[in-house]
Amino acid sequence: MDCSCKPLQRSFFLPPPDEVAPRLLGKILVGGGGRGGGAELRARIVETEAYLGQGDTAAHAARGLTRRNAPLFGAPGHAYVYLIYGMHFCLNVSTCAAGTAGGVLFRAAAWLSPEAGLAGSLSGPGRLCAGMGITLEQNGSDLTGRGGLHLADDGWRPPEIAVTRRIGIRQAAELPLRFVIAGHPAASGPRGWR
DNA sequence: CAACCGATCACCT
DNA sequence: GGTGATCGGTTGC
Repeated sequence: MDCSCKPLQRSFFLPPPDEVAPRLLGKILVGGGGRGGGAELRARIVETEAYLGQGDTAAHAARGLTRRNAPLFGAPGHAYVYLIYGMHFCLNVSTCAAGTAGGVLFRAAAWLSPEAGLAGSLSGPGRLCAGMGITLEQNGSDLTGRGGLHLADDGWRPPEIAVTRRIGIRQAAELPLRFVIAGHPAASGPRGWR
């Protein structure tokens, strides 16, 4: 394609989540079509949330390392996918150096290219994963690669970024760790939080 | 080993 | 605005 897109390198994901999360806005999420299979899916990230490690009781990593949340403690730039409420998948990318937990949840994206409308919206973590075909299969995979699921930068920058509380959590709900491209129609959450 | 609950969404009232 | 669907991880017995 016309890819002036560069994959994000590992150093991009080294800072803490609250620093990486806003920087991910406007970047491109590229979904592998699957082995030998479908077209490459591309969407621009419009909404993210930061989940810290120790001290952030809303984070899966808050209670220490487990088999499930291991990717959050691993090397930066890797996928952490989990199943929520038995039906929805959520995609995170790990940040911070190996040994330190941190992650950024992808909450919403906007289709680039022809998939728009056909596969439904990508507004909301569950729909984002459904639309991009993300399942537990991608859990732990390296998002800085060029093949399969990865992240890229085409130089586009969001005009304005809004910061709010995180959505859908009870613990530590007051922290301003949700980042959204201001006024973007593909953002999720309550009106007035865009 | 069993019970509980969650970083959600769609549909109902 | 409220709740059911549905299941893996964590916790407690």
